[in-house]
Amino acid sequence: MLRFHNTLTNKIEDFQPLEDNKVRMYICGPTVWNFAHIGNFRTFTFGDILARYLRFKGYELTHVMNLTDVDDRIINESAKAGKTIDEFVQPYIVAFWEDMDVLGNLRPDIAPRATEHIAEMIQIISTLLENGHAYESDGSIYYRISAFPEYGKLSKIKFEGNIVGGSERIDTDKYEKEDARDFALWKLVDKSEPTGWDAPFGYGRPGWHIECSAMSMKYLGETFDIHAGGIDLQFPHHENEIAQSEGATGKLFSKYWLHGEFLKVDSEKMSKSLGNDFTLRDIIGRGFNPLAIRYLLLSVPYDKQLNFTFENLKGAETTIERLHDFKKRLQEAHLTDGINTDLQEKVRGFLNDFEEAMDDNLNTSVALAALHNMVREVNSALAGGVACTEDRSFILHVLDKFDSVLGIFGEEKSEILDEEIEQLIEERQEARRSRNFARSDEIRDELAEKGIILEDTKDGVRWKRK
RNA sequence: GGCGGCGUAGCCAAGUGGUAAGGCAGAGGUCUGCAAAACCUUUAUUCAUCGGUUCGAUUCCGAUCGCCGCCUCCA
Repeated sequence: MLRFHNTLTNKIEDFQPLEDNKVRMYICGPTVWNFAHIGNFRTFTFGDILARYLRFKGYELTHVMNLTDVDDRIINESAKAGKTIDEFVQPYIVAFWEDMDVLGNLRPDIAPRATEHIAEMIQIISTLLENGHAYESDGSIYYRISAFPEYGKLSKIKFEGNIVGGSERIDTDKYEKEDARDFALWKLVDKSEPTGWDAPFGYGRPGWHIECSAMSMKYLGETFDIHAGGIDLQFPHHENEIAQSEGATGKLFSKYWLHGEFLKVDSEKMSKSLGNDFTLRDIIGRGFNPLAIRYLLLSVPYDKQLNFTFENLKGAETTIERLHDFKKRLQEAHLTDGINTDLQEKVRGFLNDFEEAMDDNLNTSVALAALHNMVREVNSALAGGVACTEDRSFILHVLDKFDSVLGIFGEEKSEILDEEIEQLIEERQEARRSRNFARSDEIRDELAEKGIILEDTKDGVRWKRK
């Protein structure tokens, strides 16, 4: 039984979709004002694992992830660059999907952009104005938190303590609001400014939170199953989404809320000032295998902080190599016909362990341990010559099951050998047969310099690109 | 000031009221012409510290120290 840590109730709950076998899920996507960094991708990789596992469990999933393509930063930066926001944002959207592909994150079914859903936002704001959950002040529209008694149910924030302790941070004079906590739904903008939309309540642009209410409900309905995102979005973003959506519909917004924890770098918070806010591109530029990055991101459960270090990334790279070697070895092994039921039983057990771990709030640490246990067991059987042809197809099938969730094995690489390399390997074999080891080692070194690693096995010479 | 999380071997970490998964690194061995890969063995009497509850605690409670986060843009 699949269980999630629901941050709405702060409990581990059995997962029960609202409707039969269908699951409707919304994940807060990136603000496309820059290249996304490794911390962003931890959250998006968590979202991907969640989506993949729901499908593994046989659910019919609709997965929506938005792109925030309008906010203060984007407006300012695009103005600075002398571009429209659309021109400014476009390259970052392209880069984002490239990065997602490289990391092995599957595309969501629907990836709506905020600027293409202004009409839906205006609709919700109008409803909120009509039913008293919003008010106009100085031309802008604000959400009236006092009209939504459940405000705070997601983040469990007690405002009494905050307003006393944090009062210095809330500049109450800056806005004409009824209550310092009230937030903007629609910001009045001067007609002369390029970024704005006409609305019944005036030319302006949407507040940050309304876009997610509008896009999630448009594609998933007024009530849906799962809403996920980074922990830092819990307050105020998600709290405000609930207020807007439930204030407008009077219905439960999302049944389950899942929040991904932060990624730290060298045990410190990621930040511009520390210079440790690496983009995916930075890390790949240092020569690291993207799948090793993915492995590292999965090595700690999503709801725990993860400490990113280059030392561990190197370790992850070794691990990924071992896993890829394993698959190749299994595919290429010379096996005898037949079946080893004992081995298959064990492999089935590891798949069970894997599923149990994932059922437990997506415990990827334990799930990966199951994979490693299987690899060791099968490697051992291979080395001992007790694996048979029927076992191979079964194990490869199980491996595919694992990887349909983990996505760490990547695409099959084409195995086209240069004529020259092929000839060198043959020449080396010739030298070895005549016990001319000086020459054979020379060839091995030569190939190593070209990034070709040779391994002599009982089934012949294996090679791989480094 | 309010609220929450974490502290487990050299490193990253899982985990449970009954005696510590997995990965990386290290050591020894098997295999090999030598390697590499793989396999086997090995690496925490101990889970920040100090108290308490318990037949028994790393796991529950309290205190202390340290780290991180939210309350403000942020995945």
